[in-house]
Amino acid sequence: MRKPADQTEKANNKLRKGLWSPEEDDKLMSYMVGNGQGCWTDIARNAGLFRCGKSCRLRWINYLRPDLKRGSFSVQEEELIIHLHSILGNRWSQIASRLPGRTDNEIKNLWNSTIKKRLKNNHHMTSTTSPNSADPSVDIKSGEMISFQEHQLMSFCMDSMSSTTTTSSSSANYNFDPFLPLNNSHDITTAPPLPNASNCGVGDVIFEGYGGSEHYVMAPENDLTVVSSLDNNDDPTFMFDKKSFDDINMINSDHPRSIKVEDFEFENREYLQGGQDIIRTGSDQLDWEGLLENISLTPYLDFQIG
DNA sequence: AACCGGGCCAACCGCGAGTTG
DNA sequence: GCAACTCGCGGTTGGCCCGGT
Repeated sequence: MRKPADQTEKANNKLRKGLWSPEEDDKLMSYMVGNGQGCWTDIARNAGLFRCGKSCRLRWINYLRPDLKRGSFSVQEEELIIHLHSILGNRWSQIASRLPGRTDNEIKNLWNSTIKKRLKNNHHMTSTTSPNSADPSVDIKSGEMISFQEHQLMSFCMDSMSSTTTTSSSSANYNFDPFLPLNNSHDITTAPPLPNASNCGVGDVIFEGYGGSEHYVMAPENDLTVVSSLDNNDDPTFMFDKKSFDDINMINSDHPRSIKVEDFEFENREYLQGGQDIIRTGSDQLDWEGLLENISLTPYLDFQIG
């Protein structure tokens, strides 16, 4: 905690810093309830607070907001954070928007203090204890198998720790389903076969899901073309058609290197129920905000704000 | 009981983007 | 077009808490 703000500063008409007093909280809260949001500089002044608008905004968002959820994170929330972080990187506000009642600061703190270290430890253990480290589909953690997906998730998380973006690692010849709900029941025996590395050069894009997969290779012009369809799903209850993807492309229409999809279908509902296939395009990066806004594929946690 | 170190978390800082005059 | 201002975001800091020694 920071030192409480110096009371003498108020007399000196200086802006206060440091911890908020209950009186300040009351002032801000009652002002916000009565007047709603506006210019934070005005709010700070009109509420009689000797704080900068920025400080007021932060206090409101991270502490006073009535829809905040209190208490520690549930396992479900933590899993979702890991999940979303693997997709979005350090875009805490984006992640927070998917966890009702949680703030970006809260999530960021959780990640930096807890999850990151946990993943790091797991990664270290798996990299040092696995006799089959050459085979990413098989991993041993404390004497037990971990799922194929979990392995990839950890690796992916480790990647994203050093980068705020989800740009492609050229060494990755396969991708996991980032939106697929974490579920340890996934067994490596049910995971699809890894694509032949010889088919996948740098910049390759692979859409892949459990129970069915199609491979797409990113052409030098960043066009997306179907290379092969390994197998078909028995229950093609959901079609992800060209238009859907064109909608996504529209989001990126001003992006000079946006993805272009000529024609393809998804035939596996699990792709999209579980979530969105990751799309990696060499140095390209999708407009994830737009993507997430336009397709509600990411699982939301539906909390009761208590 | 005192000390120490790591974890936790509130809050600050700096920067970029957007808006306004 | 430009400067000033505001907002929002991610990174970082630093003080309290708590368990271990």
